[in-house]
Amino acid sequence: MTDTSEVHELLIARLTSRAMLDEEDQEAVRRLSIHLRGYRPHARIVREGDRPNTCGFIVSGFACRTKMTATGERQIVALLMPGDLINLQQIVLPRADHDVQALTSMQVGDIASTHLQELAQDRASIGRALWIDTLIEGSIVRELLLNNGRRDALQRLAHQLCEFAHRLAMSVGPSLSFDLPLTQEQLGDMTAMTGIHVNRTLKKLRDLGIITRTGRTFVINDWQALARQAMFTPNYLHLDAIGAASARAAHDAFSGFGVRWAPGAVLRRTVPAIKNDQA
Amino acid sequence: MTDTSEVHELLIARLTSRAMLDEEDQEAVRRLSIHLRGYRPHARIVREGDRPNTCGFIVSGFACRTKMTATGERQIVALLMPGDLINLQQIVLPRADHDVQALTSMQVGDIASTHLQELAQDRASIGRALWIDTLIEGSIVRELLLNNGRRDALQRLAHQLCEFAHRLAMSVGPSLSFDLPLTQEQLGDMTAMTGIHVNRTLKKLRDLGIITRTGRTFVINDWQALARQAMFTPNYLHLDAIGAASARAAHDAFSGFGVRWAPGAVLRRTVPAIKNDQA
DNA sequence: CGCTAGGTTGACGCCTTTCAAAGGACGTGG
DNA sequence: CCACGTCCTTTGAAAGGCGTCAACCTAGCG
Repeated sequence: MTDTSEVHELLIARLTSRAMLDEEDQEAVRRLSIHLRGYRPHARIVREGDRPNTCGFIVSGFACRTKMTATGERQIVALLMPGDLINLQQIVLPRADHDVQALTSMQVGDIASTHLQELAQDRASIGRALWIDTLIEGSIVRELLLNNGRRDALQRLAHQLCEFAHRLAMSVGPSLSFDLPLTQEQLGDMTAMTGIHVNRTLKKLRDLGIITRTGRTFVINDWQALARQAMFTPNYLHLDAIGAASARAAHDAFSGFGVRWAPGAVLRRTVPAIKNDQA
Repeated sequence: MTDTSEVHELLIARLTSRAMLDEEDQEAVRRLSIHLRGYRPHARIVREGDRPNTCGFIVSGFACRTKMTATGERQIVALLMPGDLINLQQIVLPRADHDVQALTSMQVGDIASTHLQELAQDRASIGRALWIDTLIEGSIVRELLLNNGRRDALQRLAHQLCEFAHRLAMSVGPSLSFDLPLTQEQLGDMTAMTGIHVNRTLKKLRDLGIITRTGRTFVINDWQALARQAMFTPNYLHLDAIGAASARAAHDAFSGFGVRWAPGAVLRRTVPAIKNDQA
């Protein structure tokens, strides 16, 4: 097996960004046996119904979680990037309930589920870090549900771009220029619209001068305008929950890119549909 | 404080439906201090940004998790029913990232987060049960994302009704007749449509003879037809992961209500947008 | 017995999809 | 080095599902 010491450090960095790990915890992680594996674009890493006995940790490249209706309509329910854990939930759940597919060439570190499970149980901080990681991913899915259900095409795309920039800031470093590893059709599968409409909507963002795009490289010309369009607030990413200051610093960079829109400024419904009585 | 022994048994029943608990585990649960609390309809049990130090367990009544955009558009991201844990995630995450609101009158058992956390850590089976519970809820959210994003109004509502019947089967017992504790507008907030369109779509289901409705009481006249409309498969509910046979039996009842549609029968796209190469 | 929340229905309009076709970008093979 | 295929992007025109606006009805309740 190849040397995976760098992979171990990446994993430790990820875990410490979720919860504080002491020296002993980190040593325990280093003792994990990690098997490096490569995937090509479009490879199915996990298939619905699978019972994998390893848990994948993304070293490089991008993947997505997808679900399909019986008629073949696809929905991307999560985007996975370097540092993300692919099928942590199979530590306790027997079967995968969705597919995971590579979007780009990838390097994935496979860890035996049993080992990870023992580690999580023996070392409370590590278990806590994994737990937090799961919960934050859950929060991101709920935000996607809100985004797709209650915002129009322009806002949806703008919101996804904001989220993408924020999450990339954690794994790669903050930047207003990045490669989006999704085709327009896949972006549509994520935002619940057709690829064609994604195209038209991106053009609108371009015409507004908010973004520039050459191929799959996006440049955010006006972060403030983009965040305003999306009415983006990163609360749901739980940045304040993060143990290590490093990750938080990456996010704070975006505040520097421009003052955010004033949260709560506009409220269309005066009376909430679900009212606000006290218990 | 009132006697909560029944509440303890409800909680134990829930946990054993997620993972096997031995006698010692169950005794440990019984030693938990649970404080019963009542809520009226529309009460906000958790508010986004809150830092609650207790975890709520629903004894009776219904609630929902909601998120809102800055313009006041609401999305219900989860429906909570008796047996569900309200804010388990605040055991490890400091802040709530969404609201929880009572839909009906409710009785909620409050458990100190620290106690629950210690219990989960000291007794592996209980931690496992809680973990599984979280993951199944996550799976349900992903299915809702697929449902809202990739199915039309009729399918969406049919699918929600199927899911509702299945989940009620676990907590209350299987039945083709039940009360839906949601107004049509709230049903719309869940399925990402307007209340008005929910009304029209329910009428269509009624005209098709699939359901009958008097007030908020639904009767499924033809389970098979409803499941076919929705193309419903309950895999995502992870019934096979459930430790206790009792819960599974409740679900099997639905098979008796009629043969399900043949899964995978219809496939519109011959070539998946994300192709199927091997690694 | 009036008030309020919720259900029902119609007309109209728009955002998004569908259908269709053509134009790049890139790799492969001749 | 160019032809050619594949995948992706781009754009137009037409159709349709769902939202919006508006009115009326019903039931429960103080």
